[in-house]
Amino acid sequence: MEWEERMCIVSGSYQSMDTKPPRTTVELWCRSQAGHSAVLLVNGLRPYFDIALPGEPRPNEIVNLDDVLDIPEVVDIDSPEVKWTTNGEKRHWRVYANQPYSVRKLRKKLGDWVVTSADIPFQNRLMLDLDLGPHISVKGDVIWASERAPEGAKNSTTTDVKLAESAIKKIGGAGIYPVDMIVSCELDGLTRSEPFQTPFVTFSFDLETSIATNRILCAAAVIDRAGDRSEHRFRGEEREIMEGLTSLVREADPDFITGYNIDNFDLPRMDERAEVICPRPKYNRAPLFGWGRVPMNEGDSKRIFPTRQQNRVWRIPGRIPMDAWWQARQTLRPQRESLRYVSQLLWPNNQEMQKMDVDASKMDEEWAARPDVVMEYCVRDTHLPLDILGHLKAIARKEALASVSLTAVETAANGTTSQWIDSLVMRLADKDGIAVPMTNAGPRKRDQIAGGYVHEVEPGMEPWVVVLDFKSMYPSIMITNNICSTTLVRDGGDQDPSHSVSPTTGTRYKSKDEMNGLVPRLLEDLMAKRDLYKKGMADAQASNDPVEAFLLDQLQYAVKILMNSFYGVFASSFYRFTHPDLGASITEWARYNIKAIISQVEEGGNDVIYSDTDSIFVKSPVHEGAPTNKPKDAEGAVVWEKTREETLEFGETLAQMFTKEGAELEFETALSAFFSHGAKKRYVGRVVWPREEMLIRGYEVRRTDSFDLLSETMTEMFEMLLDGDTEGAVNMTKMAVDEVREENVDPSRLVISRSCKGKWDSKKNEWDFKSVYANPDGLPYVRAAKQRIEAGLQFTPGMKVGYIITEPDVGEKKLGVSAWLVDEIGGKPPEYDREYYAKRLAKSLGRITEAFGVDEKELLKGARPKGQSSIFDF
DNA sequence: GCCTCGGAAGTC
DNA sequence: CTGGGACTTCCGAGGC
Repeated sequence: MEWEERMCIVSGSYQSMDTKPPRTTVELWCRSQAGHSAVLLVNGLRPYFDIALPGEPRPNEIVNLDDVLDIPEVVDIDSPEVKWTTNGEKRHWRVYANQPYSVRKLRKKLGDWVVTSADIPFQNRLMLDLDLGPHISVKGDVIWASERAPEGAKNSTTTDVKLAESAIKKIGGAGIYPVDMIVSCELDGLTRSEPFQTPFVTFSFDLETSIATNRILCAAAVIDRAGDRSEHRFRGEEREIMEGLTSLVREADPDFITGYNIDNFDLPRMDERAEVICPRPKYNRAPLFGWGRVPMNEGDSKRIFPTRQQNRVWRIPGRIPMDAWWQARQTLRPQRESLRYVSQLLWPNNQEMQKMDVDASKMDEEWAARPDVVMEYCVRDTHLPLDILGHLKAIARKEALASVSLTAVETAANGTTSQWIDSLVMRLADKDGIAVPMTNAGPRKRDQIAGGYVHEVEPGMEPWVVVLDFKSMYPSIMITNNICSTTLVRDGGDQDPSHSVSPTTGTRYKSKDEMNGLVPRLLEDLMAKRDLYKKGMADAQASNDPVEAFLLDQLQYAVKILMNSFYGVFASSFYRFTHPDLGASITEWARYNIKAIISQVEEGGNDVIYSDTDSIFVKSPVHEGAPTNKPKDAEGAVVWEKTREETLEFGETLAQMFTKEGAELEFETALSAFFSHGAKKRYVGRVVWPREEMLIRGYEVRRTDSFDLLSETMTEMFEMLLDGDTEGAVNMTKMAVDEVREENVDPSRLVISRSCKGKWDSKKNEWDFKSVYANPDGLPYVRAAKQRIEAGLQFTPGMKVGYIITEPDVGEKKLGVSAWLVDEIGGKPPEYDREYYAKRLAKSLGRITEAFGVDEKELLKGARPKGQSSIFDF
């Protein structure tokens, strides 16, 4: 049954058939634009890599390849093609291997040869060679169609399972995959298509487990099928619960698997319990935890189970695990990370979502006393991860990133920056005849690269300031100076005057005419693409097409993310197309450019008050006596508006003056007032253009290890300072000191939170902090983590742990620490150490007030003389 | 009580 | 298997 449809590649793998000749079938798990799931079994691609003679080019040497051909895993060798290498242009022979898994072995057997293009996963090879992105048009034959398959695909497709199975195995598939349809394709049946938004299916689940025995007490799952949700509850014998979850996964066939903290809790627990219930043989655990998108009866049991390499992300063949905790942490940077806290942060007005009616630290008792309540609590906690992913647009963003980097969605979601960049760089390298070296496996240590330039900042207030910054600074530098491993003039290279020479170390790069670098070309492309997407978004908004506008916004954002990843990969020591000089050159030029602009601005008679890497803050030359806050009277308002206009004009002028080809300086914001206490990376400003808001950088307000009272007081202080009310700011702060001293502060506003590492010691069956920290008990957050664990709550390495500082025990020098568990199990909050918090407030805020002569000690005195009670106390 | 140092976390 | 550097703050320990 011939079939044609647009699909999105979720992930890929391959199957080997050791026939004669050997065959390899690529499996692509897809979701179609119409919402069906499919496995494409693609035939026709053979595994290969390239080999060349070591050292300098020897174009005339006669090469005997018999030894290579004699290796049993080698199937064939092509006639040579000339490819560019760092040693010059050399002949490369394409060697075909019997199977992809032989390539590693062959690399070793080919000791003296230089082996290239030899560490590329076979499914990626397919995407590279056919120039596919995640969104493809598919033409093929439907071999198997399940109930949910589109009607058209079911016609004249066999319903005989045995018949279908043998047909699938014949073309290299593993059997009946748990998908809507199985499609057989040839290479010419796949072409790249325009990006679209795929109606993915997501499975969210949550386990409630016994603290005493680790046994699973109950579980819940919610399936989200393009917005339609269905709930599923599981209770009873542990085995039944796990079987229920597993058959639901296989029946609903989701692309994404989510939940809150599934990476570190639910998935490992499923794994562990499956082993307890069914120690051996491992394959018998498939009905319990066989979540892989592969046939249940698949002979090799490896693929059917979710797996995790040491401390890495989980892999579930054909599906994408996506932990809502991790997504929330990365995009929101919440001060605390419990599900309760995060949902409160996102939906402060929705009481239903935050209702906490179960004490998770006493799960066994709760389960015994009121299982129905626990069950509903569990169900709610499977909805929330879906709500969180939806709110963060996490899935749409991964899909957009996949579309821009031309990878499967799984690579965008769970891969590394180097994999995204590989996908683009290798396509271009293959097209241009550039050999693709292996990823560097060598030592990681290397001399550090000097970073960006940070300008000294004077303490105090500065009225009317414009902020300008370079648009995509590092990518622009790479483009303008043609920085690339293919253009780098290596030792002993000639000194052509056309070369681009880095300002301090004198690293040379070939001119664009001589060789247009791979990476600069890619970046140029991406920049143009981003502008196009941005324009398309504006057009879509204008023509009232929010769906298209959303897609284009995701795409332009993905391009930004991708472009910014380039520098990091090229400054690293492991990437295949890198050299230590590349990263150093980029920052060198950056420092040179920004310093040059600073001195030119200053020569022009204007003051540069601050600068960090790609931005400069310049004092606006407004007229004498210009107001720094918006006057209330009409006359004052006119003056204010005039000052603002002057400043905007100044910003525009500067931007134009210093923008040149390949280095666009953008006028970013105008401030009516700027304040810093004199430390780099710490400042606050009142933005008057393009929006009106307060801009705070670096200060405690922005830090997740601050506490609410400090953040709030500091924000209020900044508001007053920027209004010019220094006296009011000091008084307000002193009052805050009084309040904390008199114990009038809600302890939830004093929670300090820091992330804590740790290792699970499976021998001792306990958490180990000693191997991670030299003196774990000296660190408050480790002590808090221990209390948390003691209380029966979850702990996962790297999680943020909240705590309150309490008065130290008698004779104890160390700070008293009490873990903050109120979010999770309720109960009475601990009593805080009043002097500690008063001191910390005074210290942090005193650093700021010191800029106008009021120090920490002064703040610590408070507003009222000691002994006098609060105004609320009669 | 003051100072310095190292370890650690966080931000830009 | 794997982005980087500069800079700031906080805490605890140890010396005087």
